[in-house]
Amino acid sequence: MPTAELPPKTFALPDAQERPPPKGQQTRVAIVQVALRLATQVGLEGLSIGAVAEVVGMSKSGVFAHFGAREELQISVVREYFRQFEQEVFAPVLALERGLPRVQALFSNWMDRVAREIQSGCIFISGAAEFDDRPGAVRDALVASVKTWFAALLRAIVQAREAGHLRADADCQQMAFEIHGLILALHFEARFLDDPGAIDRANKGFLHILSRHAAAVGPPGAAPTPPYAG
Amino acid sequence: MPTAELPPKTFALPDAQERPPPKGQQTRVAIVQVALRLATQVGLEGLSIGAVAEVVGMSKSGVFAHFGAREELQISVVREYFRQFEQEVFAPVLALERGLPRVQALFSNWMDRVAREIQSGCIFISGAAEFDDRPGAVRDALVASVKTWFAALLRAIVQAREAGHLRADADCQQMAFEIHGLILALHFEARFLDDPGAIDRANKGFLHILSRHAAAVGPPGAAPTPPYAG
DNA sequence: GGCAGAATAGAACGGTCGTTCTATTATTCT
DNA sequence: AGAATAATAGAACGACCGTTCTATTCTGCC
Repeated sequence: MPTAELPPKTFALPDAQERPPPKGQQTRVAIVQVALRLATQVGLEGLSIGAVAEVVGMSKSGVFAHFGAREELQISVVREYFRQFEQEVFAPVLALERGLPRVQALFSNWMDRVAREIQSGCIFISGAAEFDDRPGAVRDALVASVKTWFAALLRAIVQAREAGHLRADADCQQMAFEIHGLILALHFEARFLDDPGAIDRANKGFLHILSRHAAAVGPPGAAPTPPYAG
Repeated sequence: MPTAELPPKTFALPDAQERPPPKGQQTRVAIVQVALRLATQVGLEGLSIGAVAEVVGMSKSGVFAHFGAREELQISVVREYFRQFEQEVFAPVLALERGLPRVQALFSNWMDRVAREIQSGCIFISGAAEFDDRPGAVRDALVASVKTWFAALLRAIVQAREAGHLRADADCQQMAFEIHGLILALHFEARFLDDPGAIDRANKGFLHILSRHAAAVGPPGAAPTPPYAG
């Protein structure tokens, strides 16, 4: 099962028939959607119930009642962000064959998302900075999401090695680490330093990583063309 | 008297005789020192005058009077952080010869500092996440500091190429970008995900970058031994 | 030593925050 | 339709925030 175990299906209780969801859950989803958008701008810590309420057109206490605590709203935002991330970056690559194609698609999708987030902001990155020193349920939710995603990335790389697309002695954790660094540097230099050239450098860096670990000659099995050439 | 002991003569105005600095500047320096320590834990946005005042043993208004605005305190913290960073990471390498030795020492010093900051936190990284979407004087101070440091790093790399220690076609900006990514990934995975193996991976990644760009054969001038071997 | 001015304390203001409580309205189920 | 229940509004509380104002204490200079 490539689908990693993630925070359980956010909503959609098991007893859900085809009956429309009750009003409460509808507005709850709308609130989380708004809160997610706000959190990408001001961070999870900067997220305030009053601001969310104003955007959704409700009273503060009305919004509050859906979560019981601000922390629960923050956690819901983290889970929703992870859900969108998974759906956009990870889910599509399952249609591709295992090995390098999946790894490349994973990186490409990740790049596309981060490039878009140069405007909006990434909750995993800002959240890591905000909560790296602050224990609690929000940090736990963030760590769990990020670890799940990293495990999926690592698994795809390992599969590429097993498929003979990478050197047999390739250090997959090292590759994942360096790829992660490229994404972080892209986010930092493009979003904070406003350097548009960072996108090209991240792509170029990925090719460097691939070319170092790609199988030098055709693997024993079916050998695709060197993928880092195009 | 709440004046704490600190590195003497931090600023040392040009007209400064050997007369001791006035009381005001002494406590001001002590305040910034405390504020810096706090900011590495709670971030520049989380920095509050009341918390600083309590630690230094002063009243809120007493602290406030030294800066006139919280923003000025934040900027002072950024500048002090940059000063320490420069002194610890950059200044020592000037004693070394230009070229790869400087680049390696720069990275080594940077790594040492970030490794120590796994416990305390890095203001450049957390500040970038906090202020990447918030214009203002604090962001300007952060950007100026980071750009200054990056320019110094890039200069060292270019000098290494000019000295023949790197391939003539080495893309120095690309190298700086990838090195930055390693540092960011280290900070992220060690501090947020609590993965101690990240230090080794960052060092290994640096060797990868060097080995890709290092001059393949002895340079025309004096050719040192391949520096990435040790 | 005494005086001008800097340094600091303390109280207070207006603001925002998360949260609680109560009352009212809307929805859902029989 | 009507009863049971969920959803929401509104006001209020206490805490903390940055900032201002005024009064007091201390420092540096003659």
